[in-house]
Amino acid sequence: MDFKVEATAPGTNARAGMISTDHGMVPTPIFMPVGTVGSVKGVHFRELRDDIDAKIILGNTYHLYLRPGLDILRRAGGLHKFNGWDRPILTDSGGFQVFSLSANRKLKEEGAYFRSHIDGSKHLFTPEGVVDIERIIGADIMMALDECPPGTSDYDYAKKSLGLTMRWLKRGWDRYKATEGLYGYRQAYFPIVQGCVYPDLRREAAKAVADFGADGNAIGGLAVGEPTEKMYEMIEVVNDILPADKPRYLMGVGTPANILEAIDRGVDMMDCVMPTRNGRNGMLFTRNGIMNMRNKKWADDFSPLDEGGASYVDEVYSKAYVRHLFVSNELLAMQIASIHNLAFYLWLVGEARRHIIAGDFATWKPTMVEAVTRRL
RNA sequence: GGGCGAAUACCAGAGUGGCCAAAUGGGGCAGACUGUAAAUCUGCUGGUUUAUACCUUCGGUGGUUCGAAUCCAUCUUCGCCCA
Repeated sequence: MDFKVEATAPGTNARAGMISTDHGMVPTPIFMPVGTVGSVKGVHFRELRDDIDAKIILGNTYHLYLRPGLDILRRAGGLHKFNGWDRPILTDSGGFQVFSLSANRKLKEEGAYFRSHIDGSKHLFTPEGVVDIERIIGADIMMALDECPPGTSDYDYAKKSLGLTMRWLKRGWDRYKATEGLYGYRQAYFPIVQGCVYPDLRREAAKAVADFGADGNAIGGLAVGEPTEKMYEMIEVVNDILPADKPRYLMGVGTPANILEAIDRGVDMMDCVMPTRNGRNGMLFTRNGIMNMRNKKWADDFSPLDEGGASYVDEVYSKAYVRHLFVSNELLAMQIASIHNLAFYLWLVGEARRHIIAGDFATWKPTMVEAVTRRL
């Protein structure tokens, strides 16, 4: 995998670049739709590729390992062959499940013991084992196994947790270096900076991560309960240290405003379930603000869903109709909302890229942040 | 014409003397959701309100009782059965 910075925006740390993988190019900054179990919920790949024009999507190691399982994935020839998505894929390691399934796991030096959320069975995720699984899945970018501690963790816990994550990183990296992809194309391995909201821990982690010289580096453990301002501060602290000639991936973030602020601070890649999950729950993000489509006020608003919006659904369907679909619990409502939100997110990062290259990102961003934060 | 049964909040439907402004479900109205255990979850849903407070409610009217959605009488409407 290669990365080239093409432009930087004066007065900010924002940059536009290009990632090239064996499954294609990814212009940055980029938003990556989440496809946990190998599907971006409610969205056909045809829509994802041709309408939304997603450049890269996520898969999840933990979920795919449990189902369909490694045997099926290997026999399919990897996830690309299995699900038919021929553009790049990034797999999360299961580190986030260490956080979100905290009731069902136990952390030990050797790895994370999980209880399957599907059938309760016991499993061990080690840093090495996760690399092996990600080799089988065949992701273009594989994430290291980390511990994602809650944003409210105290300093002592954060420090202890970071130690474990860094030891795991070394082990995962060694396995990565000692193995090769199974399907004839290259796979990158991204380390993850942790350290909660503590600048010295973040700095220490960023330095250690940078020393691996990986193809790209990630910032994890943010947007997990800490104040938003702390998140921005941590991004600044970390990006000050992470190498500028490698892509920086802010994991799991976020709202449209979060994304713009992260780009402003030198982040190149982001992912989040928000456009799809919140979309399924009736929330639409637009360049004019946020709409809750279940609200009564849309009942007789026959104007286009989002006039001039980035997706064909924005013109084809009216607000009143989409509200009706949500209130009626129709599957189509969730599909429309997911397509709209993802198209908007991709449009947003595309615009950011355009303004970075044009050189006026610094003035464009604040007005856009204000606009996308409004409640309609 | 006769007999039996039923009428409860937006709907359906519990409740059969005080712990009832009244269970539960649906519907309605809002909110939440950030590397997806989420087509999920939470709150409100008679009125005035800060309220563990007061007021008005359980088909209508009139009673019994310290106290009635609950008991009695009667009227109205609906359902079923017999002619």
